[in-house]
Formats: sequence, structure tokens, C-alpha cells
Amino acid sequence: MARAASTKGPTRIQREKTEAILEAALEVFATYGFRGSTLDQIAAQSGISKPNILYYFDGKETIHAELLARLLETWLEPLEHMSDKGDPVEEICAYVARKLAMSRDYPRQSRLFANEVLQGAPRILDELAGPLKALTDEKAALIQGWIDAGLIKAIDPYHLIFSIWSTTQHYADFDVQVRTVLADKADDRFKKAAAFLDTMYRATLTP
Amino acid sequence: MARAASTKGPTRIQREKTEAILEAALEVFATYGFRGSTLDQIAAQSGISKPNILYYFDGKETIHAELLARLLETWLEPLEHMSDKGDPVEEICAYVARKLAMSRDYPRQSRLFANEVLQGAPRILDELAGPLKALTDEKAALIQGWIDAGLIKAIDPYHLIFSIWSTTQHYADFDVQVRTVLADKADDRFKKAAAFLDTMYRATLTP
DNA sequence: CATAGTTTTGACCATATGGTCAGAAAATAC
DNA sequence: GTATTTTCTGACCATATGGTCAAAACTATG
Repeated sequence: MARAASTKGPTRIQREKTEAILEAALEVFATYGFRGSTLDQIAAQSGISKPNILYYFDGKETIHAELLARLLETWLEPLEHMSDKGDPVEEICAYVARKLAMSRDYPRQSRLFANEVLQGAPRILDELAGPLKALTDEKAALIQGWIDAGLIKAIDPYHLIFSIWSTTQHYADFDVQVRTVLADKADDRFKKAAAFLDTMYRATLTP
Repeated sequence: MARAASTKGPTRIQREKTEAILEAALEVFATYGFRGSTLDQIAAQSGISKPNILYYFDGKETIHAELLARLLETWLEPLEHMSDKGDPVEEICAYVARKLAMSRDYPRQSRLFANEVLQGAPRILDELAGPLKALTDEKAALIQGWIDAGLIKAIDPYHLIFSIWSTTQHYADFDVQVRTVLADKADDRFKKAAAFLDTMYRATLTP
């Protein structure tokens, strides 16, 4: 059996294979969603046979759950960084830039999340209602504090955060559309997007 | 056989059943995407037996194609309305409002589209590269004209349009997340969103 | 109501899919 | 090298799924 000895950690092979499986599964689940993905696709993508995949993971569900768990660890991080130390406008714009960079560097994670939420977030709702809501409430309160202090314009903090999530994730989730519409101008889309979003949020926030 | 007499139009039953099937299919495809949806789900949702569904449509693919075709007819309409007749800021803000209203009134269509694009737009890429790109190019040029005339601030027209698409569709595609984060404050989310977006785009555009 | 045309269904099929298992192959321990 | 443990695979299974078909049920029309 895999899922290894509690005394000694996982073997090298266990680490390598589970990583390879998760890497392939991310590719597949991010593209087709949970129901639309098959173990055979993950097997083909990873070059690991289906029974061997099931030697390392209890089943399709377990692989997906592991990916979501890892995702959420890093997903909230950029927002956590937003603090009351710096200038409010700079803090928010830096958050926008970090979030956009994540869409550029981890588009599959973004799509995995998008697929899950689009389908009603059946396996992640608790995380949304728990950690995500808690963090959002906290940061919304921080933004409200800035507004009350007259440091930024009066806008709804929650919808500001929603707009940041949507505009930045759009470049990962709708990448095909963005590239198709931009056609030959698509190469520097992330640079242009960064510039546009910076301009927009400065205009929106600067009192 | 259904798919009816070319002389006489479709019968009442044909119209009712095809509509019922498409209505149910929209519900299912919007939630699970093409690959994740099954004819049995559509059958259960519509109360029409699977063989009977296949009497009206050639197959799963055909139903999906019909939905996408109908979707695109109406999807581009709000943007088409944006004209050079009125004040630029008002024209763009009106477009934002119309697009947000579509997320509120037709969330399933938005999710159907999102699922399709998320999965690489395999059955809709031509429409993106054709009509959608053409319309976007046209309206981007219109916006650029306003910029050149000094009527709005200098921003990238394409990324402005992307931001409008993403912020408005977010309220349909990520509805679960929005409602979860807002919790008891979720009821007037569309009103609040409209106000926020209006404020943001006025700040972004007004010279 | 009888007939022709339309609509619906139960039974069925081929393939896909998630998953199991006994044993082979490979790695590790001694 | 041999014994032991870990890793891997081919063959297999039960169920799900897209789709077919002949015949039954229904509807409209003369």
C-alpha cells in the first residue's frame, strides 16, 4: 500500500509519482471540470497507468480534493498581504498586480477554481463560507477604515474586491477569448492589462 | 421524424418539446459544462424521456450547439447598442448597466458561455474569432475615437472592454461565491454592484 | 370512426468510465 | 545474493452513457 509509513516519510518514488499525478490532474480538471474529467485522461497526461494512479490515490474524488486543498493554501495569500502599513492606494494596486501575476503564472489553478465555483462549488463551499469569507470581511473592514479616514474615495469595499477578483482572473479563465480578440496584439496582454488595471483602480480610489 | 415539414412550420408539440428540452439543457450544460452533462440529466430535468429527446435532436452535441447559437445572437447585443450618438461616459456606463442586468436576468446563459470558454471554447472559437472579434474591434475603435477627441481619459479600449465583461459576468458566473461572501448582505448585490461599477467607470473615464 | 401521420416508449446495444485484484516486476533491506 | 517490501500492470467488473429501433400510443384529418 502507498499512503505511507507514518514513521518514515514518503519514499522518493511516492513523492515523484503523486506530484506527477497531481500535475496531470490539474491540467485535466482545470480544463474539463470534475465531472467532465476522466481517470483515463489523467493517466494519459501523466504517463501513469490508471491502476497505478489508484494505488496512490483513493479515487478521482480524492485527487480533486487534494488539488483544491493545495489551491486554497496559496489562493488567499495575495489578499492576506494587503496591510494597513502602506499607502492605501498603493496597497490595493499592489494587490491587483499580485493577483494579475497569479493569473499569468498559475492559470490552471485559476481555471480549476473557476470550474468549481461555476458548478456551484459543491466541494469547496465550506472553504468559501469559512476562510474566504473571514479574510474578505477582514480586508473589507480595512478598506472601510481607509474610506472613513478619507484616504480613498467612498466605494463599496466588497464590490471593489469582487471587481479585482474578476478583472484579474479573467485573464486566466477567459484566456482563449482574450487572445482571440486581441489576435496579433495578444503577446503583451499581461503588460497592457497591468497598466490598464493600475490606471483604473488609481482613478477609482484616489480621493 | 421530427424536424419538420418545410412547407408547414413545426407543430405546436414540436415547438413546446424542443423549447422544454433546450430549457432543461441550458440548466444542465450551464452547471456542468458539455462533457460533464448527460442526456439522462436533461431527460430528468425536462421530464422528457431520453429516446424522445433524441427524436427532437440529433444528439447531445446538437442540443449544445443550438444553445450556443441562440446565446450568441443575444450575447453581443448590449455591446452593439453602444453608439457614437450620446455622451461617451454615459454610453459606456449604460453598456455596463445593460451587461450587469444580463448577468442578473440570464445567469445560466452567462455560465454556459463561461463553461465553454473555460474549456478552451472548442465549439465556439469561430464565433469568437469572427463576430465577437469584429464587434470588439469596431467598438474599441469607437472608444479610441473618443479618447483622441479628448472626451474620455486615455485608457486601453480592449482592456476596458475586458474589464466590463469580467466585472459584470462575475455576478452570474461566481454567484455562489458572491452570495457566500456577502452572506446576509447578499440580497441587494445587484443594486450595490450597479452603483459600484457606475462609480468606478465614471472615475476611470471622466477626463 | 377510420386512417395516416406524429409522438412516445421500453428494450436494447456499444462504448466509456471508475474502480478492483491477483500476481508480476522492481526497488530496498539484510 | 536473497528476502522483503514497494511499485506496477493486465485482466476484469459493474455501472453510466450516448444512441438505436421496432412497435405502441397518440393526434389530426377526412
